[in-house]
Amino acid sequence: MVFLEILENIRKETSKILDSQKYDPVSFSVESAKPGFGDITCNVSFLLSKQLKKSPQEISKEISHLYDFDNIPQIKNVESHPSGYLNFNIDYTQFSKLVINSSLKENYGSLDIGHNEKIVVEHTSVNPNKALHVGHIRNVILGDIISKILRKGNFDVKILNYVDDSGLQVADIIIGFTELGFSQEPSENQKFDHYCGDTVYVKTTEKYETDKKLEEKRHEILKQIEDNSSNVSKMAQTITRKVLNEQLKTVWNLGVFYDCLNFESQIIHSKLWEKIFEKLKSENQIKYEEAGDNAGCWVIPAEGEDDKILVRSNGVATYIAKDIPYAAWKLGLVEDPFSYKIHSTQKNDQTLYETTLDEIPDHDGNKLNLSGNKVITVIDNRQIRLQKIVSGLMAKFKEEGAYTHLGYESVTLSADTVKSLGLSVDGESAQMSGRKGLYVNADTVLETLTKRVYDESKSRNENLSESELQNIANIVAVGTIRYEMIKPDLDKIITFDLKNSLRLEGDTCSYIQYSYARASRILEKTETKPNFDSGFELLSSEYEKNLIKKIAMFDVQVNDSVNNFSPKVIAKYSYELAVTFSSFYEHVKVLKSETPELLNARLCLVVSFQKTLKSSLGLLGIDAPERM
RNA sequence: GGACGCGUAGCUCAGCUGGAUAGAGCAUUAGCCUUCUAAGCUAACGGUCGAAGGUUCGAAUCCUUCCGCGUUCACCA
Repeated sequence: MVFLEILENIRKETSKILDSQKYDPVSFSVESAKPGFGDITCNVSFLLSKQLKKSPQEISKEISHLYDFDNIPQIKNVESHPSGYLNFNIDYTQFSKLVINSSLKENYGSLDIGHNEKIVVEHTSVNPNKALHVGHIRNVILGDIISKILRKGNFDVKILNYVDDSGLQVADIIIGFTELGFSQEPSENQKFDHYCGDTVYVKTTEKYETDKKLEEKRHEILKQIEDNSSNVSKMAQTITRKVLNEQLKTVWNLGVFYDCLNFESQIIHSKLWEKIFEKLKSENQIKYEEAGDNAGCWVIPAEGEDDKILVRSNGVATYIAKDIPYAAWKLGLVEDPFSYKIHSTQKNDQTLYETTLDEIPDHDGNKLNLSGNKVITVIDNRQIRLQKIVSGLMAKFKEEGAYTHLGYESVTLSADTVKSLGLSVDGESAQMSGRKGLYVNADTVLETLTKRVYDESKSRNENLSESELQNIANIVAVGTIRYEMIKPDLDKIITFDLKNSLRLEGDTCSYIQYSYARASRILEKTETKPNFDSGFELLSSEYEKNLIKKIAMFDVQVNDSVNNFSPKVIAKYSYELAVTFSSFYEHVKVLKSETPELLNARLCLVVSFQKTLKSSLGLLGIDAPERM
């Protein structure tokens, strides 16, 4: 802890003063100030104003004389601003050394917020009948980044991917294969998930328009899929797993990995639903309707809204009856019916497990305990109603907030991008649709971007080898996708535009990565090995102090990000850190420093910046290139 | 129609757990490469924070109403 600790110390000192003056306690804030108002600011005098019947200005003037900074050597003084604020100024001779040395540590910015509590994050959960498109990518990246951030806050994070292998969407492609005669082998070297989504799924649902009998067949097929002794079910298993494997390749390319895969078909066969249904009944969380529209149904009473039917009058459970047992399982509310076996080794060498109902011999994997005290489910906001019901129910079995739905707005396509797909639109943008073939595949975006970055990099660096160029292209392309997906607020719709997404200037990932590469070049070109065992009072220009302060702010941002489940905070911080460095870079010529001491101090600062930016980008799953 | 969300510069957005002068990027304009990589830097231009009320010493931020846009509201999954 660096900055957070200083803020905390000022808070304590301020409280002490209020105490000694016998003032009633007020909940004041101590936070980083905006430029021109000192370094740290406190609003306590505004809050005391009423109590003391004095103007904030008077109060801040009085209080400002009472501070004792013996215990906070990083603070030089405090000023009472005419507006009423208390503005604290940093003593950089102390501060710089603390910040630069702290930033060298491996765990710089790590905070113990979670106390190693286990938390389950579920994300991705894409139907295994098609390839991932840009909309899914928002979910995948969001889930991945929130997991990394929670780990930084000392949570023990387990990551799950729920595979809905028994829905109607799966029935649709099965119909394509069995009724419409689509080959189970894609043509040429097309990826199987692309083939199923782009061709089989789109063509089959298109056919429903003219062939109503075919559409009726879906439910028949669905029933067979759910009966795991049927041939259709076996075929569905084969196909969905093949699609899933391709989907996994896509996310691995984006640097996303999981601990375990959960299959919906297994949830259904596990009898988890029956158990949780009894639990719901015995605890009076649901009620049986004797009369009215819902006569004969079990319903969940929802406040302010219509009751949600859980079990139909014919005794068959509705869709939500799959979500509830899964949620309960994730929270460890029911006995775990699953064993665990190895699904595959992921691209990062991490083992990926999958649930199974088969009896399997003992090994490390089948003892996995994947339930958590807290659960975060990443699903887009169109499911908010359903998720509210689930989290409401879970709150009754566990404490409030145990089950969190991390929602986000959808990704739409810009009119230009829709046109480039050969389709037409009415407005400025259009919702993606798998059935209509109205989407841009994730693989396509990554390929296009990689090519774009490769060309850019090649034109700038004639002497780089092919593999270096490929590496840069990959790092920047993945980073760009990640950054663009995480930068906007969760409740803002992202309108994806193929052309616009290729931007590499301004507030983009490549700008941030570029600042890192520039720092690398400084360190590469000097003979001096930075010696950190020295004072840093020579770093006295505004550019240097701004950079030090920005580096120091890392823990504040991590804190904010963890506590609010807000990944964009880290994205914004990474950008600001890069901006601050770029300005420093332009104005302070490190390698032309006047004295060896100054050179050393500046080199240390550059190293400190690099380490911090690397950790910050690391939380976003973005690599920092040495050259680009 | 009900519920939820969004509305800030020409465009895309930050700021929203109330505070000082509402910030970035893009676009436009003007400067800066005999260079620690110009994927950059320094400026200029650009705002009735959708509208009206309210709470407050103080509102882009909280509350109410209205307007515009979006999502959602099956004994489908």
